[in-house]
Amino acid sequence: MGAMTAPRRQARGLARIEGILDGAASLLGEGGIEAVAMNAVARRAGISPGSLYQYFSDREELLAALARRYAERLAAVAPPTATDAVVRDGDLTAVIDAVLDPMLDYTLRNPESRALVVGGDGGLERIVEPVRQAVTERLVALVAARAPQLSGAETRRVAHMCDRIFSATVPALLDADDAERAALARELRVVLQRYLEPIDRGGPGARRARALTPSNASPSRRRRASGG
Amino acid sequence: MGAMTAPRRQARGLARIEGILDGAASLLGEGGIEAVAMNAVARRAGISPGSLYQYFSDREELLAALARRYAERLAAVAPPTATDAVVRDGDLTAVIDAVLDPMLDYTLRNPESRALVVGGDGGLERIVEPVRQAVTERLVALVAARAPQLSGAETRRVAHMCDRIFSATVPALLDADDAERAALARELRVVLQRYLEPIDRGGPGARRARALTPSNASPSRRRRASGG
DNA sequence: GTCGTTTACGAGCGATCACTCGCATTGGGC
DNA sequence: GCCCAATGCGAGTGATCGCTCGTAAACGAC
Repeated sequence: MGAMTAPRRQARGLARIEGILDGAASLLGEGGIEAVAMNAVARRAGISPGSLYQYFSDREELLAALARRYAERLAAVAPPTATDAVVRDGDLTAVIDAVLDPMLDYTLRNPESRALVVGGDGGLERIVEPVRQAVTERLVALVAARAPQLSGAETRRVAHMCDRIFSATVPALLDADDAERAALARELRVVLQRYLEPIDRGGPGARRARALTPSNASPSRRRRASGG
Repeated sequence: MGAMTAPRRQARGLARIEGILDGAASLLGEGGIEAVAMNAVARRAGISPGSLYQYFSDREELLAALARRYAERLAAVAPPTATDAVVRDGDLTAVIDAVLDPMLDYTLRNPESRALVVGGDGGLERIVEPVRQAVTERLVALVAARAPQLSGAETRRVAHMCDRIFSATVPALLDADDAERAALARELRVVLQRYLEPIDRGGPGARRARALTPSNASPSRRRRASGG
């Protein structure tokens, strides 16, 4: 690995990098990974194809940098960590909202989320790993804080499951119109709420059994007051 | 459109088609959609590249046929329909098992599931649609049978959610070793159970509150709303 | 048998795409 | 002002890949 010392970037170069990643991100959001062709990225960023390789040694590295930047920004907007007040003292609904709201907001504002969050097939899997890991690590810490009775493996499993559930709903959310999107987001909260409630705070009713008012539970609907 | 009448296939030709799809499926399972190159499929099937186009007009059609065959086989092994006894009379756990077991079995036996079930990005999305639709339609019927109190839109949403939760766990299941795989499958059941229990049979305790014994709740806590 | 259709071949065409190379320009440190 | 690294260009290269085409054998119906 003769990785020569990275060149000392000038301000201009750093700005270029951002521009390149911006172009790549928009292409990724518009046409999936296949649309992220090097020439297309260069054109979108307003530079020459050759200049791309001034900053990224190959396509893989560009995509990796794109995923890294996405993961960092996502982590930056999803504030609650295990030491936050909400996580320590809030009830489950509050914690779920505190985690989910910023993530949904960021995810839905960035069309490239479809490719970077769901990953799936197409060579994206390896690239998407940093994103998934960043999210999962945060969730592991959160689950550990709220459900300390779980073993390490169980904690990881629960966190992973939550991550998967979230990721799986992202494409549907991106495709839906505003009304359906809100309904889906609510449904996502219901899934997580019902899944986590029995293990939260060491078990059901450990503190106080909060009335769980599902959006679709009983025939006598209309009882829902708190939304997103 | 100028769709010329399909040629009258001889037995040999039909066998070839299966062989081609087998080759494509194995390639898809091994290296994702990028590995499903026409020349590679031909080599894997032991025929000439030109012969592929005797049966499929282009790559897209081959992939579509592959997805269609996968969806049909998946539907064939997942027996319970809305009219089945389990769905009519069984408790929720039994229904979940009856639906999930064959699907998991089929999915885990076929490595191409990773590409065909999760879909995601990479041009697979359009191709994967028949698979997703086939599964979702079945689930909609099932949810409608067990939760008739839901509106059409709610039913679809719940079914879609279940489908997504299932699909999202598939890659993790495929990657895991046997022990972790069993644990994940159990966790998947827990998620679905807790999600669906409040709406099953028209609501919680509508018939009789079934004891829910989660795999990861705190050891001494088995209490649940059994007083009904 | 005869004839038209189906099956089969495989070299090669055209297009795409990641990446290179030679060279010109700019900017910062001294 | 000098110098070297950083920045910038864009036509071109090699490889890959989907697909075609001319040809020929195998098959089925009569």
